[in-house]
Amino acid sequence: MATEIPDIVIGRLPLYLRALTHLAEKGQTTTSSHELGQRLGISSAQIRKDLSHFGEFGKQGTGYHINFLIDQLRHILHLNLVWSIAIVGAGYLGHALAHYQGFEQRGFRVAWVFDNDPQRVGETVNGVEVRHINDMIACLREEHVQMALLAVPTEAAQETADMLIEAGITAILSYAPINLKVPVGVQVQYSDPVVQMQRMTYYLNATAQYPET
Amino acid sequence: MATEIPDIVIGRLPLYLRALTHLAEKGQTTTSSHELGQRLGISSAQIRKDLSHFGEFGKQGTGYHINFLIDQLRHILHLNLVWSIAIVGAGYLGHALAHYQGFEQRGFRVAWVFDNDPQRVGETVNGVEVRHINDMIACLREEHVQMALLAVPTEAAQETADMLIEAGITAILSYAPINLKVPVGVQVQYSDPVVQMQRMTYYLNATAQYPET
DNA sequence: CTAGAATTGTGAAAAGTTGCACGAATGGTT
DNA sequence: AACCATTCGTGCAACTTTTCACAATTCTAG
Ligand SMILES: NC(=O)c1ccc[n+]([C@@H]2O[C@H](COP(=O)([O-])OP(=O)(O)OC[C@H]3O[C@@H](n4cnc5c(N)ncnc54)[C@H](O)[C@@H]3O)[C@@H](O)[C@H]2O)c1
Ligand SMILES: NC(=O)c1ccc[n+]([C@@H]2O[C@H](COP(=O)([O-])OP(=O)(O)OC[C@H]3O[C@@H](n4cnc5c(N)ncnc54)[C@H](O)[C@@H]3O)[C@@H](O)[C@H]2O)c1
Repeated sequence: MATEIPDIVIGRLPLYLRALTHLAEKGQTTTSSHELGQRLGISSAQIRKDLSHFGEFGKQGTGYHINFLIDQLRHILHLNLVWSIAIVGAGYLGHALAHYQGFEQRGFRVAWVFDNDPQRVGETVNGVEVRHINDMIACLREEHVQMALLAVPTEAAQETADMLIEAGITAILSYAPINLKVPVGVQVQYSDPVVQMQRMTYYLNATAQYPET
Repeated sequence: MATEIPDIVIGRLPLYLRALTHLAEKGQTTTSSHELGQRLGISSAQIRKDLSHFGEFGKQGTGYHINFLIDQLRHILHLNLVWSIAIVGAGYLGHALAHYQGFEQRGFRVAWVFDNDPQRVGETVNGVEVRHINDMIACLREEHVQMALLAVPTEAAQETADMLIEAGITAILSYAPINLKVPVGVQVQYSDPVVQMQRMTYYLNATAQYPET
């Protein structure tokens, strides 16, 4: 039970948390592994087994108390505090991210926005002033910021990631469609819509779109 | 070899394609499973085994001819045509997506943008006119559009997905942080930055951010 | 032409993940 | 109190995915 917990299990916890929060908002107070599994398209056994890595949170016959389980998951995922994050690149995507309303309730706060375009620097995005990229390392170091969202053009992604690492960042969510080289100890997650779309076209029928050809 | 190919293998092909395209743009003409694996953080054996599901694309001693392999992957993933896609929701995220420059070169074309806000309808986003959501089903049906990006508020996501399905859409990339209920045969991919961020906080040190507390 | 280095494709082994099925506990109902 | 319907946590079996390791092939260079 105290052994290393598989990454794949950790990866599902935020989904459980999201679904539980949704149920709580609807006023529900308890749920079962079966109900949760149905909503998520995951087997109930898997949910029970995943949770059992961390303790015994449920009650036979009853299931799980939603608020209690939410608290436990928040604690496990280190979401019992609010993480300050930086957004790098204040273009279309950077603006969208800075305006995203989902961060606050889920454990994150956009504390910094950086760009290298003098036109953009000084502008305020959703209450946060855009700072120049040259100040980035100093700002993030001082505040011990650990996580950044990378939304700069592809060509600038690697060098910007290098700067982030120099600034002490250890978790990056990158939107640039390239694989970053980072030292061990730095986590990277990627978000590339085209990769997800291309995963789906494999299963689509290519002739349906142009029926006459 | 003609058996069902695992989803997990299909999921890696777009990453191979992306890395190969990157190499091709740098002027390189051949590569090896080893080099590709290094860049992607994947073992060379895995790359060879994945590709071997579809044929023998390499040459012993030499490796893979990049352009040839790109062609093969495009063909496998049905990217030898351009897929017309619809964006639903022309808010911050919808705008960012509509302006994304990575679609054209990688097999997709933003053909439609829909919103329900009369203020937004009629506006032009990156050359595409925003249409009213009430026209959506008719438009998409007529043009046999198969894929949509869903960027409406969370509360509207399920009903909008239902409309998309009624319109004949069979592949959805949803940015709303909820699990959609869809009939079998409809593919859904999700993109929720917070889920990815919460995956990373598990491994972060919660005391580092506020060293004095 | 030959030797040696590089690299593929793949069967078999190892490692990792999921699903099954059941004892044990709980709460509601008669 | 006895019974029944639920539901958890978990050992074990089944399945999936990754890695290993090697014969076969190709290219280069002497
Ligand atoms: N727009 C989307 O929906 C979308 C979707 C997926 C991925 N992406 C990726 O996200 C990234 C940004 O996309 P975008 O549409 O916002 O582009 P954009 O051009 O609108 O924005 C990029 C911003 O980064 C700034 N910038 C450029 N170089 C910089 C540097 N060295 N340091 C700091 N800032 C710098 C620019 O001034 C600009 O404001 C790109 O890599 C793109 O491929 C975008
Ligand atoms: N902004 C981000 O970076 C971001 C990131 C991840 C996820 N998301 C999610 O993406 C979605 C959109 O986010 P956003 O920031 O663009 O929000 P937004 O409010 O800026 O945009 C939403 C748009 O959808 C339109 N809309 C509302 N109801 C509609 C309906 N029934 N049919 C059609 N259009 C409708 C609105 O008029 C608006 O233009 C949300 O679910 C959000 O949680 C946003």
